[in-house]
Amino acid sequence: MTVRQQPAKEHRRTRQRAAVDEVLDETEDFISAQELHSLLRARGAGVGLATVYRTLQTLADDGRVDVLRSDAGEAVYRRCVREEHHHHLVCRSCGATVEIAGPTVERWAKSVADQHGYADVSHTLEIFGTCPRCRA
Amino acid sequence: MTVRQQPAKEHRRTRQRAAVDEVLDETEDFISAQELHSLLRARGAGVGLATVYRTLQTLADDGRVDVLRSDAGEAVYRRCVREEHHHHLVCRSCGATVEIAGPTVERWAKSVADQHGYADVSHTLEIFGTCPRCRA
DNA sequence: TCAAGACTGACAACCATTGTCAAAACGTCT
DNA sequence: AGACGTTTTGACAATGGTTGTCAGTCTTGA
Ligand SMILES: [Zn+2]
Ligand SMILES: [Zn+2]
Ligand SMILES: [Zn+2]
Ligand SMILES: [Zn+2]
Repeated sequence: MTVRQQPAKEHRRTRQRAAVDEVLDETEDFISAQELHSLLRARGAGVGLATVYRTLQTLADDGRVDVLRSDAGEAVYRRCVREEHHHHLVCRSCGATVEIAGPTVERWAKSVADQHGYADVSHTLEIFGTCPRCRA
Repeated sequence: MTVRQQPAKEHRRTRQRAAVDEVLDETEDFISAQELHSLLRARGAGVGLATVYRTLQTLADDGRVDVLRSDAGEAVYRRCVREEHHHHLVCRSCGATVEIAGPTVERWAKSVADQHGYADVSHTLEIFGTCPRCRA
């Protein structure tokens, strides 16, 4: 049988999605749906809030953007350079993000889960700190 | 799990706090404030929802319970056996939790942060999967 | 061009969490 | 025990992020 990594669903190209895409491409830091919505409105290319949420949701599902939760529990999104699985080193005060790959950690997580009989394993790993620039 | 060390403040002993404490002691899995509230109500020892939230918040601040966010973004709490810093292997469907220590990961996180000049480092790391019992 | 159906957006609905504040409970001192 | 200053409680309102609704609009492939 043919195995396909991503069922690559067809999505229609619309002005709204292009607009969201553009903002994501220009934004280095993690951004919330609400912030993205405001940016779009300010920029003239208005897009409905629900649409922003749906678009980000879809992008996340397709693995085209990374999602994590801010301290406030709000979902924040970011278009990363790496396509493959990775993690982040995020500045607590300015949001500056460094993409991190940790093969060792990946193996460790998998092995720990296996040891306890847990299947369908996933994990979250983020590192927070204060970046050089934010330290005067 | 983010590490936190705060000077333990004095708190009055009340029936409500004792009830919450009791449930936490009897519960192995991560539990949400809402679930805890329902449990208390079902058990007869009713406690106001706001009080449950406040109590859990306080316990978390004092480092007496661990907090993390479920897939739905809901905060879930657990009284862990280990006092020291650790992580969790959590069942996505029933919440069954295994406490994990990963010295290697800790060092790795620190070194990665150092390499990029990030100071005051902390990290979050949780592993999710489906436990043996939930796979029938 | 045309129809099928995917997409959009204004708005309502949801729901976890927090704010409010008067009444009740605590701990302490007499 | 009784009084008293402080903390805690809880019913309810309010907040705020996120999702649901659904009629109208836009894409796409034929
Ligand atoms: Zn990323
Ligand atoms: Zn910074
Ligand atoms: Zn724990
Ligand atoms: Zn399970």
